[in-house]
Amino acid sequence: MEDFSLRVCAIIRDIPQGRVCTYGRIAAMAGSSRGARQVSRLLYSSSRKRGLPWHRVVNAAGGISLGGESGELQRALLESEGVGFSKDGKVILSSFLWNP
DNA sequence: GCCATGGCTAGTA
DNA sequence: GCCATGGCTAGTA
Repeated sequence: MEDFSLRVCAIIRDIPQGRVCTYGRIAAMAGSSRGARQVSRLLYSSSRKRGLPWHRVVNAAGGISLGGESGELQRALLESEGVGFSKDGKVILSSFLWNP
């Protein structure tokens, strides 16, 4: 696994309970400001085997990008940690975005 | 080639 | 809706 991916994994592990981060911000923190899509790809391929808190990553608008049951699970997990959603189904980033 | 993005814009109402 | 983006690898047909 490459340095960029290792940094992305470490950053995702650091997201505390009850907070979320975005694909783009994680990519920027890992040193690739336009690498948001790689973050999504890494989550897709490695979140299970690496035990990452994948549910704490949302898109730039605070929305859940997964479809179907996975998306519903993600929202349920976040709500169980106390993350608040607005009426349009997006995480209230002004309150719950992780700012390290 | 793949992708769980992001940002901008055309085309409607 | 469209498409530039970029690190990684066949994952979740």
